[in-house]
Amino acid sequence: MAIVRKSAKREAVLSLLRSVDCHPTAEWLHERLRREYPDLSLGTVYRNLRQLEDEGLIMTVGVVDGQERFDGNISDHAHFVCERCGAVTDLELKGDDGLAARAKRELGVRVDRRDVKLRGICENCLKDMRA
Amino acid sequence: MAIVRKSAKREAVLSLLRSVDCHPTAEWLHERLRREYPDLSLGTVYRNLRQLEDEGLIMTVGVVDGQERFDGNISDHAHFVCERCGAVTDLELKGDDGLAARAKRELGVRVDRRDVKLRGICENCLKDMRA
DNA sequence: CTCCGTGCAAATACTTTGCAAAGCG
DNA sequence: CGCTTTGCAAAGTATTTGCACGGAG
Repeated sequence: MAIVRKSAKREAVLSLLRSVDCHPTAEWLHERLRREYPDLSLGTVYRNLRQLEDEGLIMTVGVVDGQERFDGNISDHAHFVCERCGAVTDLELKGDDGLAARAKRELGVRVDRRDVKLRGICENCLKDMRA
Repeated sequence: MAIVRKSAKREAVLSLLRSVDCHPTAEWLHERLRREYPDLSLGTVYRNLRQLEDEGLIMTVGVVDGQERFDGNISDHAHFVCERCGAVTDLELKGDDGLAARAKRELGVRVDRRDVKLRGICENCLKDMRA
């Protein structure tokens, strides 16, 4: 693996990602970080996100409405995704349901992580829909 | 919602999707269906997949390695995704872990479906990696 | 002085869409 | 006949990559 140097911009990506709970897209991070780094390019944000992900410092939530969403919280937790507005909310995941163990036993696979998402309509959108 | 007519090509997409367990991409379906429908276009496959999804007859597994994967089995089940070769395998999901109920209670959301994926290395890839 | 990090722009690659023709009912 | 479906090709869009230069160690 290539050596990783410290870089102000990469640290800024990581720290911003850790400080928000909105599970941003690369573009959102780019626009937000431009305030502090006006010359920051979108390509660099993408490169740094991939690198941080490879290092295991961040994770991706998956693609929502065509754009990948990132998460600075790498603990084992679930997500709720609103199908109307795209909002992503963390959800605690208590205990182990034994699914991974069963997969290993039944399929002979090695499980590295689980990814649990609930999809539906968030509180705000429910209100909007009634209005 | 627009009226939906019967169409041989759309039915072929649905029936092929239901008959395989490999969770194909649009491209895979297109190549496979070309045997029977040489003039079938990729655009039509995409359009029909979206429409079948809207009708609730199929579901998507999400994007794996940049391509969306589809599933003709719409029962509530989990997936194992191999991070090395991209293979997707069904996994039975027993019972309800109460997560949806908790999301409703804690977040005030409406949950329509859950999406559980395990990621890791499949049996074949584990063998390859040892060799 | 050696590599890594970055801006910029071009390239990729998947998916969607517009349009006119064809076809079902 | 009216409205859906389709082929074709073009457009769209998120993400990746090549390259040359600036910068950290």
